[in-house]
Amino acid sequence: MSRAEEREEADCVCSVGMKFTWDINDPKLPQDTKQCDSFQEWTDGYVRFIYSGDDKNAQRHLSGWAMRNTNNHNCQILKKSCLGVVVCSRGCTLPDGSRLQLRPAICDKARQKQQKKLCPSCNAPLELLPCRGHSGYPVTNFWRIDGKAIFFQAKGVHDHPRPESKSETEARRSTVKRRVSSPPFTPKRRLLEPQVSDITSLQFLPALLSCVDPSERISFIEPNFTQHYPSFQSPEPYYNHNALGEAPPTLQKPANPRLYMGRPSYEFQGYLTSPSYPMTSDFCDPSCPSSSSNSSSVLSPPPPSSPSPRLLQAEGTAERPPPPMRQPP
DNA sequence: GTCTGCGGGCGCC
DNA sequence: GGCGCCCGCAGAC
Repeated sequence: MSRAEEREEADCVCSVGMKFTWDINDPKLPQDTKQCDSFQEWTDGYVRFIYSGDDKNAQRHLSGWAMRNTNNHNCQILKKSCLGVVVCSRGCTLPDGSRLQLRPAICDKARQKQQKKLCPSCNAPLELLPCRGHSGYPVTNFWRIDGKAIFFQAKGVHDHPRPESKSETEARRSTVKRRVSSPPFTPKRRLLEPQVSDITSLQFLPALLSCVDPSERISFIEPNFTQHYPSFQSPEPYYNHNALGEAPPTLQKPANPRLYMGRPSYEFQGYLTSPSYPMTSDFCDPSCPSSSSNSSSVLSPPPPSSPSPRLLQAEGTAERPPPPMRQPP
């Protein structure tokens, strides 16, 4: 058995979807799925999941990544492609040492509007860092409802930092909206007495505050702050490729020689070591494939012995021509 | 205003 | 034909 096969077999233990051999395009999908995977918000790599048809998140085709609908001319399969992440074009560092990583707006108009804004930290223009994790193209997610199960398949490894999750974006929006619509209160008292129950969350406040306009920051600190931002209570590592996914097949056998070139203008290490996404040792536990309600158990950094494609790029081992450059809008 | 899903259409391979 | 992508539309929030 080859190493790739051994690894794939080991990975298969981690999710119900990976226990079966299927592809989203298969005419017939596995039917005898007694078990289902718990919903994974931050899927990454070439992974498959089978969710319960009752799973609300799966029904809504949710993802932590900013995924936009892509027409694949197949009404049976919903296809979504990753928009990447919005970062500061200057790559500045926020007061807490982290980097600005905003969630790109899904709507094209809203995204263009978003990109016209300036970095709240250094006033440099914001820049959309596109995803090119799937053979030079954006990572794609496929959703398909079949029987009582919802089949999910992801293709590609995100080659950019995680954006703010959807729930975080919505929470921030609602907070801002609430402040605008509600009567004024005593901002000084709020700032001085944040009343955050989990004091460890305070370390993320500078980064969060810098993501909003100064005029919006006052209301950002709330007593229920950690409820709005659960992921900040248990920060997950950004870099967790292939915790349970297959090894990207195109890495061993690139379909396109233009692929897998790192972005020279970005220092990945800065993202990898960002305090917002500290590395953990919370690897996938093969003994509990689908019982975990915490997605971070699946989204773990790869073991040191198996550097990910991105790390290989960062180490300069990828001697590949640059990916196809897309025309700016 | 924004998100989401859908579908037409185009270009590339 | 498959795929990626752009665009517009409609419904929902």
